Amino acid sequence: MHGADDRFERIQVAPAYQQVAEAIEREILAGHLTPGERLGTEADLVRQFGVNRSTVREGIRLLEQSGLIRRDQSRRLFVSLPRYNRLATRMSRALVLHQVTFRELWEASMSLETATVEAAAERASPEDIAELEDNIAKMETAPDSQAIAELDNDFHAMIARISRNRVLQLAREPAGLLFTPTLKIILDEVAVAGRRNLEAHRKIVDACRRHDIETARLWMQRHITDWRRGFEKAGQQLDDPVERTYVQHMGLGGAYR
Amino acid sequence: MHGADDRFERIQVAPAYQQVAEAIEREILAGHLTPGERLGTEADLVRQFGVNRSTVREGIRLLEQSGLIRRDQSRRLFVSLPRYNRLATRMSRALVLHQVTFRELWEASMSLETATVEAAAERASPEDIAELEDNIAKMETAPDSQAIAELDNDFHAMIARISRNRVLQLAREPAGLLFTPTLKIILDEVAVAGRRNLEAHRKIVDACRRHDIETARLWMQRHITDWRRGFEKAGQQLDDPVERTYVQHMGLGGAYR
DNA sequence: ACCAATTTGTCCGTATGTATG
DNA sequence: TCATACATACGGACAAATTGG
Repeated sequence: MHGADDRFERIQVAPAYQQVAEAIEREILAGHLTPGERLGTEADLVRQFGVNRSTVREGIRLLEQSGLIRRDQSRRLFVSLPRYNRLATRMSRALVLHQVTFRELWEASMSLETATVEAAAERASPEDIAELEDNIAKMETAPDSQAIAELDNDFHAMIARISRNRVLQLAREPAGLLFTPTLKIILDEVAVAGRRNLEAHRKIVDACRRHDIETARLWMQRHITDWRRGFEKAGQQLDDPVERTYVQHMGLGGAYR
Repeated sequence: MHGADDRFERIQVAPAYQQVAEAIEREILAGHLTPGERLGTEADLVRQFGVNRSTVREGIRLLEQSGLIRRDQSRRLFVSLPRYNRLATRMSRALVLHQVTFRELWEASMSLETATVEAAAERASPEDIAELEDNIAKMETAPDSQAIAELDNDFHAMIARISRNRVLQLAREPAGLLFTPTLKIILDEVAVAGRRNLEAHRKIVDACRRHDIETARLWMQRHITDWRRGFEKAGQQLDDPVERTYVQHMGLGGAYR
């Protein structure tokens, strides 16, 4: 015990490895280090920061994981733009760990995908349409439900890219990733699902070609509603949390590379 | 040069520290390690993996940054749920580094905030309404534009929480974070902005209380449109990329702690 | 195509500060 | 209060991979 009230807050000293990471991150965010630029060698950083190499390496791991720095094939460090699919993967995993339900997923996707397709319908170029048609052609001849589910995911990612809105693109990706495994199940269980899926994709591409925003949105809504119907027909419960098995299935690829 | 085409891909051997991180992450995602559970000590992990302490520590840093494990006040390791605001902060920074424009931000927010408020209007409880009104009361007596901007951010985050949809909640957060600094500028430059902002918040809360989804959406649309008008009146360009200064201003707090 | 220098990945041992019982 | 356990940090070392002459 002490006689008087505490006058001072305790001084927080961040560990050295965190300070290393923060210092480098500040330089990147301030624009003094730009993506593509080489960071020094570990020995350089040891000299500049005046700490041990192990400490520098621990700091580097933090930044490496966050995607702000990477190593090229020669393992040298360079500044990098965090990649969307990495961020999206992390978010998907977080959503699973938080046990979000399929209903939440569906509700959010209904908004995100319709907003995305509206922007895409407005801005789609002939080249964009050609890519979408190529995706549809591949889906028509896809060998199995797994391939179809992956092509469906690609389709929606393309729409997002065509929207020319990277905020929407990033926002829809996590939910999109979690849909793919369920679509495979639906395709296996519900006979008409594949046909309806393809029809919706065709109508969406048609609408995008004509820059018909209303129709594009309408068919996207139907498309997302179809998913829900198929999900329930396949015997799944909308209020169940997204299962861990889905994210395991996604694997760890790209998470640390 | 070699005489024949390469027949084999080069064998990739992931560094030991990555393998450590992946192994622990797999256990977490598989549910064998659950949030709150203690991880062993570093010495334990050294024994189990058969690698050096330094190697284990580097692996731990990767997971620590991703939010899957944390340390308590005694610095012991335990499994943790990745926190939304950490993920959102990372995404905001990525958006800034990718130089997204305010137009992208605005367009995405128009969809995300309206979808969120619709769900919130449907599900708001009396307690939720009380919280929102408390936020409005604080905003009425806020001392400066900085405080108002932060309260505005809180308001939208509350709406997202009330929506009971964590996918939407996570999706809207990154864009929301980037709005706050601009709102301060708008409040400083445009006289009517503060009044219109408050009015919109009041109408939104009223609509939520009555579970009037249509009106809630309408006023959210006006609210977001107002931001755009104010932004342009304040002399800002909608097609400019979000500036680094905004994210610097956000600081690094929470990124590593 | 070979060689020397550089750099990373990994390991070992040790010292120090702090939290816990 | 004291002892123990543990994380942080340091210094030094060596092998493998990569670079650049």
